Amino acid sequence: MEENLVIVESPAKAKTIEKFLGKDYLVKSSFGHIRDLAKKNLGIDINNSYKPEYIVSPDKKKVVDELKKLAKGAKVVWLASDEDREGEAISWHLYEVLGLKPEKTRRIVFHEITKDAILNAIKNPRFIDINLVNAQQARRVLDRLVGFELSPLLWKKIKPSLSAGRVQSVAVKLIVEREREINAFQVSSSFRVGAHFNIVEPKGKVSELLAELEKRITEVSSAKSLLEKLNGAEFRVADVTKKPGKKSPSPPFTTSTLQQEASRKLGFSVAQTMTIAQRLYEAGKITYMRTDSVNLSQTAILGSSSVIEALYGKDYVHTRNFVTKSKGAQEAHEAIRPTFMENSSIDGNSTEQRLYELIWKRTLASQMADAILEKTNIRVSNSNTPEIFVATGEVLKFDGFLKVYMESSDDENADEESKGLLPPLKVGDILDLRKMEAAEKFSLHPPRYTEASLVKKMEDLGIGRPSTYAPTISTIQQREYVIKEDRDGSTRISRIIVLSNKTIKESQKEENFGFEKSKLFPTDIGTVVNDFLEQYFKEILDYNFTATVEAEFDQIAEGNMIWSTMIDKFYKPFHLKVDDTDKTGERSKGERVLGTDAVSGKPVLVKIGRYGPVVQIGIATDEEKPRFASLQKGQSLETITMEEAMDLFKLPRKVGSFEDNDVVIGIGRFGPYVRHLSKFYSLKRGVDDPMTITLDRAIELIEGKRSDDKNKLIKSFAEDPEIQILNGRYGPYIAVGKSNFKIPKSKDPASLSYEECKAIIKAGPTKPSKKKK
DNA sequence: CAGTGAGCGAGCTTCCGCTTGACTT
Repeated sequence: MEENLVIVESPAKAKTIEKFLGKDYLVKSSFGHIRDLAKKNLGIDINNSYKPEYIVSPDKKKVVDELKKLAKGAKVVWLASDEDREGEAISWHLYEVLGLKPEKTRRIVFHEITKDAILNAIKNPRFIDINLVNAQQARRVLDRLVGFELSPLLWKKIKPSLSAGRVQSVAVKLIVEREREINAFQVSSSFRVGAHFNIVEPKGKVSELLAELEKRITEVSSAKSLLEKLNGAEFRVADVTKKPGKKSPSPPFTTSTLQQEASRKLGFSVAQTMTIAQRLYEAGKITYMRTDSVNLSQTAILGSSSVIEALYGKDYVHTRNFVTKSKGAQEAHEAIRPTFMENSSIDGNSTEQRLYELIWKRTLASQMADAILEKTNIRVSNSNTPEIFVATGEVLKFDGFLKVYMESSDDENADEESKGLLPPLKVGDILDLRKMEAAEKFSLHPPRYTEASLVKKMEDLGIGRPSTYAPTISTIQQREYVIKEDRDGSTRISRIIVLSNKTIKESQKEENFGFEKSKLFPTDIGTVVNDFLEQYFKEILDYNFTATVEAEFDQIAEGNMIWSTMIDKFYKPFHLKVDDTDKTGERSKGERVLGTDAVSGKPVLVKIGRYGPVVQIGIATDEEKPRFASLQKGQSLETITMEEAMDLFKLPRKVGSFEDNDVVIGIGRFGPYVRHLSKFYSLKRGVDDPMTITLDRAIELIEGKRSDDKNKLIKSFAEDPEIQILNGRYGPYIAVGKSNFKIPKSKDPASLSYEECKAIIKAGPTKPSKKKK
């Protein structure tokens, strides 16, 4: 029996620490929290100072039993959970549940998993900080009260199974408000005028200088008249300035910045990033992936600088200590970094390798020298007007950290002027105008959130924690408050005026805009829930609510406030409001009247119906049933027009008949379709319009699908008609009834024999072909 | 899997933060 039992939160951490501590220490993990508030009722005794009722979670029973046994036999139990509010509470729960005695219990903490840090922690034990534990209990109880009182209200007033909470409801609000800003956005346009000059350098090299008119012009007429005035003007370099500049590397990754960069650079969802990072962590490749700290251990800094020196030389080394500045950071861990800086790459699948390399580069770059730039500014005047054209250039004098890593920007519309080296010009040089172009540019609405940019925003507001960013993003999508999807853009006309060869020509260009890729959109139910909460519980949705209660949790942690008093102050008025809303609040359906149907004279309205958002003509009475039509993907209660609503009643429509059967066009769950003989054929996205499609085109789609289906069958067998080799979306596969089997890459699908197929079926795992919901 | 659109009303849903598997695709 070991003398010492050390308990940490994560099993991977336990494994590492055990190596540092040697044979007298047994290191075990609690796998996070071991107990939580009971789920039935509130799990809180409201009338008894909010006394929490804690229950060991069913999936933790085994761990707790084992720890109990080990603790009994140990001389000293070392509680080594993280040094933050939650970690302190975990230690306290362990202390309580394991029935530990104060004299044989030590509380230790460390912020980095290095031998020195651990040994130092063992030398400096303390006892559990009950104030910090109480701050956690207050946090836990508050979240339960908010979540478990608001959610049932939503079930009653909107629809069952909905949820609300301090964190998720604010995340939804951000999306809803952004969408409204976008809807209210007024597009404006202005003309940017660019002058292209031919430059012949002293050695005969020919290049071009692009200079832009300093101001923007709003009217076409003014743009045109400016070009007319400048026709034949003499252009002259009025000023050349050079300014030094520098760029510094970003700090190493935290959970939030890793999620953002993995999304921008690798296209990963936040959940995907966390799953991959977890695997890297468990394999000992990186440090802990749920952190809000940008701090690096001394070991990591030294490791980085020796790698940098070996790869790029001493000039590239510039070690730094970054300071965490995000709101509410608790800094129990290091930044996310490679365990061994000398490994620039690792074994593993391609996503693991790419994420690792991203982390390696970011960490390395954070300890590298600034990049040194020289910015050049050339101002060009002209003989006919006082207008000034400006060219800017940027030359990298020393690349520094840029050799390794450049952070990406969320702003996809950022001007990608490739600022390079400008030709050598001096004041007074006369320039030869090749062409001048005034192009109409449109203003851009605020960008929709991606999963990752929403995480960034939440972190900025201090809402949520590294361990909850990904789950929260999933929850609001699971509740269908928010949907992540692509949306088609549209086209608009941009006007262009060109001056070349002394003549001015006007033309137009069609440009695409508004295409969205993997963006978060509010659903109608999300919007209705948000508006309901905003109406009755404004203070909870306030962006500062978390910050305000966090300040009070800090007071509790400092011992300056009693936690139950803090909760009582919040709960009394909150609960009254819940009761009041329950009694007097109306059912919320997001109803909106669009107008009156010209044919029947009945009112036309939209609302959330039993199966989702609908348009309704007429009001239900005893004699009469209203007509209904579901809203389509991309339409919303808030923005649908009367005309669009009425169009929904035009489908499904018969366009004619084919092979003596009706051909019907409609819109279903998977988009617009042609129906013929109870079979469905999808319309081509972006090509066919269900309102205008002709019979001929519909027949073409039917026949196209029929021939595709014929090609789908690669081979069938006389021995067993159930078994078929088919061509699917992901390549050839074997189908047996409803189960599918993968064909090994080494085999040629077309030449598989019946016996070989049988073998594959026998070996392969049977998967049910589709999950039914 | 693509027609539905009510209220006799069982029993259930739900929060945030710590962790990792056991499950599918």
